[in-house]
Amino acid sequence: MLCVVDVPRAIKPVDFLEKPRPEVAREAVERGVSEHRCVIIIGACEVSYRGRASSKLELGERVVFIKEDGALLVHRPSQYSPVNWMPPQCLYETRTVGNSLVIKAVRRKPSEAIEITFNRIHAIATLTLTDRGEFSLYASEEEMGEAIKSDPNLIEPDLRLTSMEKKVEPGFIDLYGTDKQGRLVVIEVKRTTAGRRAATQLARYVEAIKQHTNRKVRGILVAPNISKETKTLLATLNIEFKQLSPRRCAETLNRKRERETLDKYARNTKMD
Amino acid sequence: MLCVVDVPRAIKPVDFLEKPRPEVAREAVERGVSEHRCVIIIGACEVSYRGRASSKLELGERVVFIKEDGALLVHRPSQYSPVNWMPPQCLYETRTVGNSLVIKAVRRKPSEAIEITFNRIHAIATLTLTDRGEFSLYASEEEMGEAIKSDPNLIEPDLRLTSMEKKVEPGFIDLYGTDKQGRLVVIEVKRTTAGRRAATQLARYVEAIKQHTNRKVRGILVAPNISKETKTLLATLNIEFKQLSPRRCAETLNRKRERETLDKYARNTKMD
DNA sequence: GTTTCCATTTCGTCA
DNA sequence: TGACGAAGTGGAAAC
Repeated sequence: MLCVVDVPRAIKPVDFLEKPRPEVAREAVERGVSEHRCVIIIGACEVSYRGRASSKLELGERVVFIKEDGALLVHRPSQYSPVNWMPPQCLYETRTVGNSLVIKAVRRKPSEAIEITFNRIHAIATLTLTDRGEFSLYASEEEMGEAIKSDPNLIEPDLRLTSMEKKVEPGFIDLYGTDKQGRLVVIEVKRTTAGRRAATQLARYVEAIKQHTNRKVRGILVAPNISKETKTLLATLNIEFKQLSPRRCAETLNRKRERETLDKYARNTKMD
Repeated sequence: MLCVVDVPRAIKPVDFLEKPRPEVAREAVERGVSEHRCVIIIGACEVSYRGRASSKLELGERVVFIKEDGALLVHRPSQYSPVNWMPPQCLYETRTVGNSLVIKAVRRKPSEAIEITFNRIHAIATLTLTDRGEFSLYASEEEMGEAIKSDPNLIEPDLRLTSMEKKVEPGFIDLYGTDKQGRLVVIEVKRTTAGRRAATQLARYVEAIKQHTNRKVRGILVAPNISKETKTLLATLNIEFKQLSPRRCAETLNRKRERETLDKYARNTKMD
């Protein structure tokens, strides 16, 4: 029987070299890259790039960051953007020329190459980073519902929503309203790609509403996108689809909150 | 008499802290930021952002890079783009909570804020970088001159240039030649928007040439573009403007170099 | 794969 | 300072 134990890793998370000689630096970079570790080089360098464009960066002190996947960033001491870079999956080649370390990275399709020449290296850090953390951007499903309620134009013009907030099924936020032509509108929101489940759920709900009214009832499925099969299903069920991303909703909410803050401030100053 | 000596700077280019305790780390970040130095923090952190959008990044090991101007980057071990960031000019606030270091950065207009919580810090590097190197995308001023010499059609048809390369003023490359109608042509090249200086400089040069010849002399200012006031000045000085971008020049040079490489290859294979 | 469109776009230039 | 457009745009989704 195989026994798996949690062995502490032999490699330190951060290996730091201060003022390494060129050959030592070269070896550190070469090893770091081949072992798919992150390598950060701090020093004075020149950079030339040739590929989708051409560029030349004169001598200066910068931070060069090579990532596990081969992505490369050359950062100056200021500004958000790297002055030079290479996308992930590029190939590396290092050499020393006199007292300098030369790092060359190339990529095919599109063909491009960068060459960085360090004539002085302050430090090199080689990192072993473990990052499995999930990154979630923008709004939750609930926040999407809030955003639509606060600005129904996200769905269509002249739509008026009544805040009912009744949940038909856990995890789905439903909105009711009336459109420009006075038809009832039932909306179901999904934060990710809408699947069959969401479509049939909404269809059942539309049918239920129709039992209690003589007015026309529209069903609108709102989601950042939709699978092809669900799309055909929607056509069969006579339900509409409205594309809307959590990001867009978050923007709307943020604007709304900003307005509210401003209003509050205005009221407060007025009261003084 | 004042005596200037080359004093080694008191601040080391790289200050490195390995596994600093939270309070030590906090102080290092606080000082680095207030002294407008670059600060790189390597460790395990969570990140939340609220502003133009909202986001949440779960625990994981990352590199956080704060630049001299306050720009902040949170980089995961892979990918080109930072997972979170803040633009330059944002304000910082640090604190320790239990064994964690919290870094908060805020900005107005648009209102946004990021909060990074490190529950483990592998290392902090504080950097003092000097970077005055010029970055030129596409062709340099000199290369623009080369491109024009190799293909005068970039300026106008039937222009013939004699390679004189005499510099009138540092940073300006001048080209001389003869146009279709036998007039002398004096060209001044600027890599960026042409200003008043370039115009008057060229005008003086044209006048100087006129002293030594009976032929008509044209002055052409070559630049990617020109300010409105400089344009009116050019009219007064009777100098022409030819729009030409470093990009176009770089493309011309690249094609030329490609041709040369192909020719060389053709010759070599022929000799085999 | 290629194309299209969005972005916490960033970054410059100009009015 | 705000508006407009380009970018070695990058990145995701659609086709």
